[in-house]
Amino acid sequence: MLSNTCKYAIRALIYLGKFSENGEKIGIKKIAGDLDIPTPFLGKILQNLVKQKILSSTKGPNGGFGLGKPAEEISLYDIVKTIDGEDFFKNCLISLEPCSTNHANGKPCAVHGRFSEVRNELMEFYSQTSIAKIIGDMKGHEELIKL
Amino acid sequence: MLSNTCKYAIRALIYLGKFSENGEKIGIKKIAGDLDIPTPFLGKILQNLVKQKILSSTKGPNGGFGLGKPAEEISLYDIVKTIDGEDFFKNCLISLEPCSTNHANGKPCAVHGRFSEVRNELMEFYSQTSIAKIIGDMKGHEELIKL
DNA sequence: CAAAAATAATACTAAAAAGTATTTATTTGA
DNA sequence: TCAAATAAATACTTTTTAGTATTATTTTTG
Repeated sequence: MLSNTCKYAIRALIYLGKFSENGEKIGIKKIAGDLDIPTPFLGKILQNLVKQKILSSTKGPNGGFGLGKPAEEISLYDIVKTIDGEDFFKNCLISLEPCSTNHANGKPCAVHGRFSEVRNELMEFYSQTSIAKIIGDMKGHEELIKL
Repeated sequence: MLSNTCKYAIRALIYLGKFSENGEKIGIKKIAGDLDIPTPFLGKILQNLVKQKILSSTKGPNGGFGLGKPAEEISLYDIVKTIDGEDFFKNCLISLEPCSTNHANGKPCAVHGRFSEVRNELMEFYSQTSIAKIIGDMKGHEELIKL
């Protein structure tokens, strides 16, 4: 499962993709208030995303946060990789150590084969799902969908 | 991702399914040593599984742990549910609160629809994969597979 | 029946994740 | 140019997860 930090990040990115039109910034208090996330905690998270160029930010009056690149180019995979690390996708299901696919370097675990199909679908889901697609899904059902 | 506790539990169950023939018990020191898990920590975990009747145990000399039911009847789903809780499967991907499927009671989140397919496959995987099947997969490749 | 071998139970410590508080730096606009 | 508004940085606290240590209980066997 995703960490709280990561969930907050994804929701903030969807929010920004949806409400920050052409480069205009939204202040962290508004974002945190609307999404019901502790403000300073969200601050820390977004600062991290700014460093990774996924977000951009400006200080001072009328400052705030906005997407750092087109919403089409931000996938859930990018976000999870940045926050929870690539291990989230690569870790072995039942062991603390990584699990190799082939027997040459290291052994796979006992469920490696069975799990790999689902893992591939997961990877597919995370890398194919962009902020833009998510926002597209919401079009027309805004008030029916939880943010 | 599964908790360490849960990973340890799964590996111990595979181990017991594989090495404890017809009801004979294996001591916790041997299990923990072979699987490289801290002994007292594994003890706590296995005691929990005994309470849930997934394992059985006997004290005293020649005592130890063994499966509490046929390996065919123990699925990964059962184990994860017992250790990490059913929330592991039901939780919303991007929110801390649960996420309803229909709009009648509560709103689904913005990725609910897209994620539900993968989630179903995950559920399928966890509930269809039994300890018996995993052991079956290992047959003939024991020394090539990590436990 | 006593001693030894094992699990069971309980209480404690350490590390990581989540969250809070405070201070600093930057930008804008009056 | 100064004050206000904002993000950035840093340090701290709380909660949860992971792991350790100790003691009690049960069972077998000499």
